[in-house]
Amino acid sequence: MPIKNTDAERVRNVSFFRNADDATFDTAMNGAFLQRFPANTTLLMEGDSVDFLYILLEGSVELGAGWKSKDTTLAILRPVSTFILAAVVLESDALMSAVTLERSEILMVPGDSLRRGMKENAVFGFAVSEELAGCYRGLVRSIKNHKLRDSTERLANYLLTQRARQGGQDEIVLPHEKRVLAALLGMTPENLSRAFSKLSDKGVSVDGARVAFSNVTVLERLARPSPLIDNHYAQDRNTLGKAYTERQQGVLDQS
Amino acid sequence: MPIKNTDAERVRNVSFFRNADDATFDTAMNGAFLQRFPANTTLLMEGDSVDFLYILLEGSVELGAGWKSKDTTLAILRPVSTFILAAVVLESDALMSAVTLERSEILMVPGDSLRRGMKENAVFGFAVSEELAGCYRGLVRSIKNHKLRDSTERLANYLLTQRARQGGQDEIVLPHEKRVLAALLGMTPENLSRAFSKLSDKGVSVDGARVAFSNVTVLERLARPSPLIDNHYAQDRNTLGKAYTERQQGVLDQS
DNA sequence: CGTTTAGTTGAGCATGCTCAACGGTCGTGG
DNA sequence: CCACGACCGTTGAGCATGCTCAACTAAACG
Repeated sequence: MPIKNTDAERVRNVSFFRNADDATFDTAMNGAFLQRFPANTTLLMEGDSVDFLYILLEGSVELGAGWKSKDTTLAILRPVSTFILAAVVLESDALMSAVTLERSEILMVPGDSLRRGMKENAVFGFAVSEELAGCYRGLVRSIKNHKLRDSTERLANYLLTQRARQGGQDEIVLPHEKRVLAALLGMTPENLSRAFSKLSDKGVSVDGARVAFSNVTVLERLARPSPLIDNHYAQDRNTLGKAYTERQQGVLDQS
Repeated sequence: MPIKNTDAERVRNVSFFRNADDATFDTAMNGAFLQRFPANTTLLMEGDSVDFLYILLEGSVELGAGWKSKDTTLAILRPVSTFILAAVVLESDALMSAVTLERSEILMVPGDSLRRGMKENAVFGFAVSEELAGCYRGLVRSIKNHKLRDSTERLANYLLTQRARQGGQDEIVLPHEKRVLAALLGMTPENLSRAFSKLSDKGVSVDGARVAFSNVTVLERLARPSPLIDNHYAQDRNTLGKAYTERQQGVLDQS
């Protein structure tokens, strides 16, 4: 599928393409194409060689990994997010698998083109470095979240982050199925249920995908959100932390 | 302390400086200086603003993080490693604290200089991107290691990695105190002890810092090392995965 | 109207942590 | 030179967080 003008416009407004000049944009996007995938499509398996940078424009994608018959979710991505950028820069194999969770629309940019753009234009290359650095810091936040907090604390902070992002009202709508949310928070669906019940003490009530807060103060006392762990602007949109370097927070669209 | 020629030589042979031309090297290193720190010196606390890129030339450094009176180790670095590169690129605050474990020698490169070098020379900027991408992938490996393996499996794989790096003999010397090793592997010292005992079944015997293997095959059957998790060339030197992008494996010095 | 799937709840279990005690080693000071 | 103290490492007992397995409900879909 060729790239329509409207799509090109969307991509330009994204991430490291935003400030690129036209010539560099053309170089980096040379050979890029847009593709739609149904739900539950494997885009990439661990160990596959990576020829394209993926940019998720619609839908959602799970990044995961396995070993010895175990599997784990590393991130859930929502538009607009790039993924496997690091493998593209290093021309190496994927360390994570990528599977669509819903019907998704993905822009595929040839790795060669991206690397050429980076090597020809230092300003563009720097913007990619910023994106990579943002990904890195997102991973660090994710590790801290998992190593320093128990499952209830992770859920509480997730809810507060969602609340902030959905406008600070006293009711939010969970953007994922609960099973997906459980994977995102690093627990089983059973334990997510139990974590929600524990939070009923703190004024959290759940009805399907709707979550209401009757006492945010006491919830915050449990959650103790920290700017060194939680990224209230970009966290969930891309739990790997990718999506938008930290200085580009303001322009996020809604998850 | 000014930079001696011998030190400059060491730095040039490192990481993204290796292929930089002289002019770019001078730009990126402008204002850099070498500093020695005693053991247990805090170089950086979480939340501090980051003005320098740190390059560890001698000694060792622990990167950690805390929340609500809990603390955790994120990585142990050994020479030659850069750290907090991502924060430097984004001009943002540190997400991890850094503390010397031994007397250490560290090159401090002003962030301004590094960023200027990146923006003026695309090839240099690309090399920094490669370094960042290597860091990112190291973190991904680390997360997979922790989420997919239990503590005994992590130890078994650590031992096999050390063995490979120390020449494949049937005896190795642990490069860290056991308490440090425990932190590195994400467990308590008590559980490291127990993990070692569990591995005596698999032909692993310990005497102080010396570890001997009498049956590597059966140990490997338990450990199941994977190139998608373990980096037999760079892993321990820098558990955050940083240290040398994956294409620069061959030139690692010994840990 | 049956079947499937998401979610919840309970019981039991496992991995890993805390706390405490103990042994060995090393360095210091009497 | 020996005695003491500090610290590393080990071992045991008990506990907590989170997982597995199973049963059950409710809603969605044919």
